[in-house]
Amino acid sequence: MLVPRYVDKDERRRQVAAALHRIAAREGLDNVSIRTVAAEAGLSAGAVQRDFGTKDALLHFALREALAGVERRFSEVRVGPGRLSFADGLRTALLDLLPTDEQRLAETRVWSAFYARAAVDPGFADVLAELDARSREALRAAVGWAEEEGELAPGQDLDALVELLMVLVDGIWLSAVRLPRDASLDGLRAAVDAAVAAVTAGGPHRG
Amino acid sequence: MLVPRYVDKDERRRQVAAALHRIAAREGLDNVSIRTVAAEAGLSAGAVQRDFGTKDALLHFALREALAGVERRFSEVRVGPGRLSFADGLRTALLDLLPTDEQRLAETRVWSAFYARAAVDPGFADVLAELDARSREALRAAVGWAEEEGELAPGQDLDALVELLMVLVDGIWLSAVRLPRDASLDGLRAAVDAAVAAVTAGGPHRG
DNA sequence: GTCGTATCGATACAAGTGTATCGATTGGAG
DNA sequence: CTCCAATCGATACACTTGTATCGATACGAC
Repeated sequence: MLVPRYVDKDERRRQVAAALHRIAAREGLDNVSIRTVAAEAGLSAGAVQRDFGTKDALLHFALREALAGVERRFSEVRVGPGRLSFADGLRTALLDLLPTDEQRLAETRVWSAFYARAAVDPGFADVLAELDARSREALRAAVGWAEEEGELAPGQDLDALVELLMVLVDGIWLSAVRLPRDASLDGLRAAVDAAVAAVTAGGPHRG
Repeated sequence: MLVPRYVDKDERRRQVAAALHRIAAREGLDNVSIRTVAAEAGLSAGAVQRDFGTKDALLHFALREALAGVERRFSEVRVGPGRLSFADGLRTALLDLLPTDEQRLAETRVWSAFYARAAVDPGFADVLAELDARSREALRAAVGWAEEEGELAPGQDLDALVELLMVLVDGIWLSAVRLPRDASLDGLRAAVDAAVAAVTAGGPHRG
């Protein structure tokens, strides 16, 4: 008897989150309101209000949706035996952060908005901390494998290297997101190459 | 006859900007309004309105004030003949980005808020682009000097190295700003050391 | 002293906000 | 078909926002 009626609620929640992402990317989180999001999603404000209850819940849902997108993208870069070398995988993953198309640029702007909010709202910081933890774990595995393969300069502190890579990830997209729309990304591409070279220099794979 | 009357307007503008910085650091740019800033500064809303005219002008002034603070801090790290080595200077500058006290943490949060806005508002992006240009120039000089001193691994692309350092700067403070208040900064310190080592490895100063 | 004016705090106003609540609608259960 | 509950769009409400404008005030010139 208590079956859902007409619409797929989860699907609509996802569409509302997508609408929020579009507004956040275009005008910033400041211009995200229940009404503007509803309009962007082609719904009535009441619908959004009913689906999420509170604006904070809406923002949290949208944040998790955005994070899921990032993790999906990142998980596609497989590094390991029989796959990409550590250097190539790292380069691919870092270059993949650059806003080379409209979609990617929008994503980056959304992150930027949420990160700023996380600096001030612990609820959002916690969600990002979970993402950090998972990223760190993945990087730790990749670095450990690279070490075994002899791709790293000997004597490196692996934990420190992981932290450095985390920093690089943040630095790259943050540097990219504030570039003028017509600016070249070549400088950042060069930086990625330099980073990969600096980190893997000295190993037998060098050159 | 047209002499200023009672108060030092420039001084008060700076105090208002400081009040804005406090609010932005504590609650984010969302909670910055002419009224809240005026209250934080101990002024009437009318005073702030008169001094800045529009809220956008107020924000731009506050952004430039914040940037001046950063540049003042950075310019204190002198690298060159008879001063710090490139490696030590770089390490000092990067470690100096970490929010080791309340004041520094507040500054970082303010940057974070303004950077998010710059991703969406070209007016703010332009101001940050000026800062980038000056930073790039300073880094270029330091890297050039390091090269002459043989502190760098041979055969490095200096322009790429400069871009990498720019990315590192952004990555470090962005990684730091979203850590829980009681979190240790040791991981980031280790990342800084790893970065300095990776960038300067191979030179005669090594070890 | 008196005058003139720059500056003061306060108020007015239209717009937009989050949220609570409404009666109408609608489609499945019986 | 009839009923009923879930869902709909719309409205109400109390706030906050940016900005324009006000008469009062208080100092400098004379």
